[in-house]
Amino acid sequence: MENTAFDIDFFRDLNFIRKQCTVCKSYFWTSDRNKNTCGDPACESYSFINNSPIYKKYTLDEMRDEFISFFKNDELEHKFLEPYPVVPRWRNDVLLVNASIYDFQPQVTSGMVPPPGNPIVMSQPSIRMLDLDLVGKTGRHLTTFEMLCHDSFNYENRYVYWKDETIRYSFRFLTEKLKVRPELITYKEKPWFGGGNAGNAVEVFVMGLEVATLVFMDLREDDYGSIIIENTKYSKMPLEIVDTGYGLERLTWLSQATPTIYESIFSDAISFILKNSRAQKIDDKLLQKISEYAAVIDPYSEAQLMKELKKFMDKNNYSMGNEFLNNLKSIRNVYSLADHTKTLLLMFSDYVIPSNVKVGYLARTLIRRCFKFIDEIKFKYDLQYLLEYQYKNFNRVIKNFDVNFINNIISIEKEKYDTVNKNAYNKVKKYIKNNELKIDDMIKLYESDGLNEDLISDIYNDITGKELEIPDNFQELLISKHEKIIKKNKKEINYPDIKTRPLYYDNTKIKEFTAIVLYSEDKKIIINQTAFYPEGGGQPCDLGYFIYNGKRINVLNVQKYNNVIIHFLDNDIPESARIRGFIDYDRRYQLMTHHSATHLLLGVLRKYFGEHIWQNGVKKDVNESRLDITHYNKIDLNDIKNIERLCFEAIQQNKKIDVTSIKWNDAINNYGFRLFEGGVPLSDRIRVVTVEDIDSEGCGGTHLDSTIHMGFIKIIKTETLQEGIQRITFSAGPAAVRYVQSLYDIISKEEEFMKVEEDKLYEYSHNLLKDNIEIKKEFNRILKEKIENIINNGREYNNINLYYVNLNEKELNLLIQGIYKTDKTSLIVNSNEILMVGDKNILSNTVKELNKNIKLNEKINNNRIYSAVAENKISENLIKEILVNVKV
RNA sequence: GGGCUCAUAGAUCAGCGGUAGAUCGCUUCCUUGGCAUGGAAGAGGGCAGGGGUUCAAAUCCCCUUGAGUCCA
Repeated sequence: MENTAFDIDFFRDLNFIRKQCTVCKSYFWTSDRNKNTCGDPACESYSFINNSPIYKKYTLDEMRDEFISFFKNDELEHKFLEPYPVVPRWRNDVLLVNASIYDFQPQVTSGMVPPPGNPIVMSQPSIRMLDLDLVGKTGRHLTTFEMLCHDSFNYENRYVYWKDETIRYSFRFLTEKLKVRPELITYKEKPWFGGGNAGNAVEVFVMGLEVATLVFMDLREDDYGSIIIENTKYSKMPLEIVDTGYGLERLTWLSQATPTIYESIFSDAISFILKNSRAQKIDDKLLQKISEYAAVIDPYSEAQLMKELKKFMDKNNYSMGNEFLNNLKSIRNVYSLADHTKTLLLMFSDYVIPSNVKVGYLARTLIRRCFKFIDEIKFKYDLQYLLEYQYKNFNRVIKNFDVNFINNIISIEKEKYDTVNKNAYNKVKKYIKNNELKIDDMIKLYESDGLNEDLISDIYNDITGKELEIPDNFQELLISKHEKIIKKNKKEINYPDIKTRPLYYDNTKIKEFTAIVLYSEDKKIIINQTAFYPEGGGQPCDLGYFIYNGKRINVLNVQKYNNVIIHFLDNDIPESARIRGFIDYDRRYQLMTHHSATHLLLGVLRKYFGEHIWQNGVKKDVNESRLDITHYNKIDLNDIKNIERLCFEAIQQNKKIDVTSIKWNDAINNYGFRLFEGGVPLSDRIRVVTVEDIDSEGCGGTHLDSTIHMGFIKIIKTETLQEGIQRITFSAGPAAVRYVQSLYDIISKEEEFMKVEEDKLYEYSHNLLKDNIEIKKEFNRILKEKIENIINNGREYNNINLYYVNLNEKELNLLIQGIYKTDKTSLIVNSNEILMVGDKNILSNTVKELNKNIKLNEKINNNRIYSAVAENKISENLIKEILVNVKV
């Protein structure tokens, strides 16, 4: 046996042999002695279409049940888990769940939190947007798929199962349950790495179709590691994880053996859309060829696919005319619609709000594509209706269908989409010069105005009657414009790992305490216990002071680095000193009030607007606090009043605020992923703060005992932070009183100054401004009249108009502007200032002549205007004399 | 998180240093038995807000606010 990671009993028992692929040179395992290729479609293409290796046709639901029941059964005893949401609220490094292992990163994979079962089986809906524009074209690409998995987590003291069992189970599932003949199954060796981990893996192929990847993760990135893969150093990790991923849709396709994957999983939606639109199917034989060719062409190239297809069509008496091309385009649209709507349903199930950033942008991209497809195939119904139709097909996977939310979102998006298209014509026209549209301008239209290439080219054709040449590398040009992000290296601060006992949790009312200094360096100390709350969860740290040796030493800042709490001081305290600490309790009380008020407000907002309200960010401070929430509309004055009233009612009801510490998995089971709204702690227990009947959240902050102590909540300001995110600035308790008082001060001053009652203030100032505008207008009108009068009465000397005037700055400018219109060289004498406008030659000659007679201090001398100041007033007669002598 | 656009009459936009413009819509009148149409006249402007540069800023520069859009 050669050096291989897969020298396992299973392969020996079943007479599998290791061979090298004649095409790609990689190693694979097979029981078919005659097999020479690795199973990858790039090396051998599909052979299952119209020729299923599975004994019966499965639907998605049936295949999922078959898989789960196989692993759940008494013999294999995997714990079944419900799928996680597609929006991973338990982590903030990724936008969407991409694979089932995402559910367990990083808490479980790091070994900190035990898995919710071991081994486990589940089906995790996953969204991959990377190959979005291949959906519908290749016959196999999807934006959503369900990843079936059976995973095990092997600890140093607890072995569950590893390579042999995993491969054996996969083989047994395929052969016992789906009755696939053993010689059709190929295991291809392929090392796997990603997300900071790595390990050996095999891809499982059946007749050219990859149906699963079995990953044996036992390495983690480590700068000091000795194992090197692709220039990255790894070391063994204590936890060994079996991470499998079977494509539910792939397996279903394999069983139905339809020309494309879409017919096996979206057959109902496809026929519904076809029936109610102008889209046309194309011949099954051709669809099959497209899937087979596309499987081999890697990376995908439309040109190459069409070349191969043309060859086939020519040979078999098909005509690749316009009708065929149109039908091909329309059926691709139908497939994409079926696919995109399912993905959207999953996103909406988790209340993703379309926007211009992050996951919202992905949703918007899908929605806009859907609108475009619907237009192109003239689908009779709208997107909302199609979503509802699809929901009926997938209600076992889509947990939540909030009609109200979806209708609101889609109609807002439709409006925006229509506006973009409506304005597109003018935007494109603007950039067309001499019937040409430059590439740079096309890129600008795409990036700044959101117009896609097709739309630009259609409009170009409309305006110029010519075809627009879009370079093949247009998409590349777009990408190349973006710079690569440079990773910032965070400064690692190393403090000794000394745990400080937090006193602020045991008793939120503690104001003073004694402690021993365990570590001291450069005005920074670590102590054995503290009542100072370190900054965290959007709550600023406590301030106050220590008494050491009778001296007062102020606390400037308190920070937490992992488990270490550092106090920053304005003076040194030596190690092993006994000190007494005092916290600024007024400040702390206000912060606690704002922290509890934030939880209350969030709960009320959710009740008022709907379940799509999630916390997006938060910052508490002494005078005011702010809460950012996910919401698709602006919050108006009426909303503000209602929200304040609802908050006030809840405050008056004296709701208890409780804090409990719960194990990670229990917490998720009891409260769901809402817990992580305020951030995700990397620990095995979660501190849950509950405002009775209103809100439960994982939170490390300090809180009031009851809502009644908040007094009241006053919203100060609402604004759109970014699309889909609204910021609410508010205050509560003493700060709210101060805020209302400051408003009262402003109004009182206004009242006194304006000499009107407060209820007349608006009307009064409104009228004042209106009058002011009227007066300004009237003033300008009179001024213009005056200037016009002057211009009409100018006297001409030697072809130069002379205006001998006495005007202020504004009038003078109006006069100059008036003169420009007369197009006549003119000289203005305004007291001791001379201004000239007009013909350049006459101007310079006049200046020469002027300088001979008057001592002038030149101010401006440019192409348009000359200006100078004399020491004394210039007499009209002198000027007349000078002008007569000017050479013109 | 980063980049790029945009903000002028009720709507769509032009103007891009030198008195604020067009088209549609609106009001009134004429044409008609009435409407559509056609003709004439008219009303409607804090050029998003705040700084700066300039003799002069809707126009150039900076900041703020609001909107759109692309990418991660």
